[in-house]
Amino acid sequence: MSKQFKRTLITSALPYANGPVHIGHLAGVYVPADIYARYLRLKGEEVLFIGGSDEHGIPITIKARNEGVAPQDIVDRYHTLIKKSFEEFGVTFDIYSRTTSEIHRETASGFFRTLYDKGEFTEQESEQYYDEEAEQFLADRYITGTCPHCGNEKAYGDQCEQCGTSLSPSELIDPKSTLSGSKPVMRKTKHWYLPLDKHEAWLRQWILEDHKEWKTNVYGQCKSWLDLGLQPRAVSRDLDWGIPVPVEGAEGKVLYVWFDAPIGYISNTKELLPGDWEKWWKDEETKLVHFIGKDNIVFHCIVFPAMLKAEGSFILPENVPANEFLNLENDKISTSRNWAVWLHEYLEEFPGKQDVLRYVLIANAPETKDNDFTWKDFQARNNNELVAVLGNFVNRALVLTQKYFDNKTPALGELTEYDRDTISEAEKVKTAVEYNLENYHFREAQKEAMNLARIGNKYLADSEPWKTAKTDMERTATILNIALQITANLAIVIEPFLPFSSAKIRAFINADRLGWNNLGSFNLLPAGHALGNSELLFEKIEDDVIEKQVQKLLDTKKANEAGERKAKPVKEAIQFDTFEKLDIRVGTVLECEKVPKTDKLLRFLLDDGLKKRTILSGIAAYYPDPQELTGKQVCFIANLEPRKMRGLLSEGMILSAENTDGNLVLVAPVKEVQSGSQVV
RNA sequence: CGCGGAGUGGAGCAGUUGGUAGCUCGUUGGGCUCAUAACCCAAAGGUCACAGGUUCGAGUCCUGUCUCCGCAACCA
Repeated sequence: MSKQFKRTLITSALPYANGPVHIGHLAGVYVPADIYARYLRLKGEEVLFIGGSDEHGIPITIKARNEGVAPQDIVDRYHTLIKKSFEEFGVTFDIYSRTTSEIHRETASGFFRTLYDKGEFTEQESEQYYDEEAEQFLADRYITGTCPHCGNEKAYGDQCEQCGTSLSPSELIDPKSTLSGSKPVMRKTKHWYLPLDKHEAWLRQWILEDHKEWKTNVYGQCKSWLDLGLQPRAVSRDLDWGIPVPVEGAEGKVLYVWFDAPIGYISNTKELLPGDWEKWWKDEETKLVHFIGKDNIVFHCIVFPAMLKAEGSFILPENVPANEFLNLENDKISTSRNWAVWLHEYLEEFPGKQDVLRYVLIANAPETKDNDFTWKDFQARNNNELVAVLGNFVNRALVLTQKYFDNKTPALGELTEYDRDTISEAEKVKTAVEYNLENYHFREAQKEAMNLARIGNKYLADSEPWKTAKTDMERTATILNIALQITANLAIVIEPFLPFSSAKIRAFINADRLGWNNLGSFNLLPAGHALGNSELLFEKIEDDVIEKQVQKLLDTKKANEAGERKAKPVKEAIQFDTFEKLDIRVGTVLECEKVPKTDKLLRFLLDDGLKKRTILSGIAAYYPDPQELTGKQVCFIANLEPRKMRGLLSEGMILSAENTDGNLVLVAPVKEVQSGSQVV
């Protein structure tokens, strides 16, 4: 921790190029990383800040197929959009490239080959579905078939979207390839695995002993993984979108996206500095810091370090300051439900207000737990903090100078004790901000920076230059000189957080950009220095603007619900004898209780007319008091093959009606009948 | 007893190696008027989830319990 480094390499998680970026991305990863990078640069340190789009993987191929375009079209579209959003928000990547670049292809391929040649992989054969017409292996998502659980004929190989069950392709009844429509066959395929278990010993030492200073969420997650025991992980996939596995006999196989993506950090560095990249990745005096979200902890703390170590010549990350997630108005941010504030939309609706969003997201950053973004909070922080504290102070200092000193910096006279106290308070800000930034406490650091504006407001209120102006211009000059020096200091201290506003202040006071080391100095503006034109730094955000945003979200919610409330389309017609195969009966509930340690399962004991029968049903959420069901009659499928769940055998399926709002209601006969009566 | 995170004044959060609680916003009262009705001062408001334990002393360490969030499991 106390280790001294010569330079810092900052990486931020590569956003996946199948959609635009939203406030969650910004709050969790990119603004913190940008603040850190800007801060170090201002200090004059050697810094490199790497970003880029992650453009391989199955979801992109699926999206492309759905839209009838090539995967490259999808990634081109989102790469451009994402890159532009970052630029507009002032995220100062030294390079923002992409994993479909030629140099990345070479780098990732070479990396794999090095590990392969060193014998760092193991090989394993397994059976997988293969489409003989399309001549390729099928990813889980490329296979559809009938769900063995709910009978949905359009279940995917990894999940049935109707009943939500996770599946494996071999479970599907009557599987079909979505590529050709043909019936896939099982075929042997070979894959390479990174044996993480072999790396466990040094990983334990490195993380659990040598990096106790990592954030608790990061450390805890790693510890949990290590304690469970690491398993080998496949590094290749049968797919045609990605980087080919550079090994003889590996036709049609590509690097698995998690293996490919982090190498993007390296290739992007290479792309930027073809002759000089190695010192950033292979010199012990480089401090490597990965900024990520909590979903990426295991890859950046365990998998990627294992890859780097296996390769042999790379350094390992010094810290991985992962953040938790940001919610939006009490709900999880969701791309598919359109529950998000998209950066490109924000920029259209709040032009020129990048800093406001940056400020709010950091003030409320999910550093220790999931946090919530609300528009009301956004408005309050803008109006009560940015406008009232920061903008207002700067405006006061400038307006007073215009009024009394012709917009020129007045000369500093004799200092009172109170002046000195104020100056020393202001000097402390530097240390506080530095301490917090160096420990990745961005929220606290920003608050400390804002504190300088508070000091300024207090100073003006206490020294009352508008009163002294009536009697003592020399004193007034001193006061305003100090106020202007504080303003100049503000331009420096807020630059990492609010770069656009920092630039505005510099224009107001007609000053050049100053390095971090000038922070705390009180002769930044010499006497007689002419100031520039000023305007308001921030403006109030009125209620109607906020209401509009809230309404937009409510509309989204309504639209989502409306979509879900439509009755589902009727399934494909079946023959009468298919129906006849079902044996639906009425049973009487003898006992009903929640299965311990499950969220959804109720255990029913039914009198089915012949015997007692146990059936499990996932409806616990809709019947909080299951005992009430005792004595009620329900319908169930009597001849469904029994299935084990959570160690209990379920003999059949109890019928429920799914309301269009998603609620499940048990189906029962209108009048009581004999237990075991058949439904015909 | 699956794993991890979190439970601190109305809201959002700090509390580093243990020494009886801080910050921002909000509320109330007062002051000021240079300023975007902004600013400054003051006050009210917390049994630091709960119960034990270690200690001269615990929000801070240990044990147990409860609640919330995420993951995993699970929805025939």
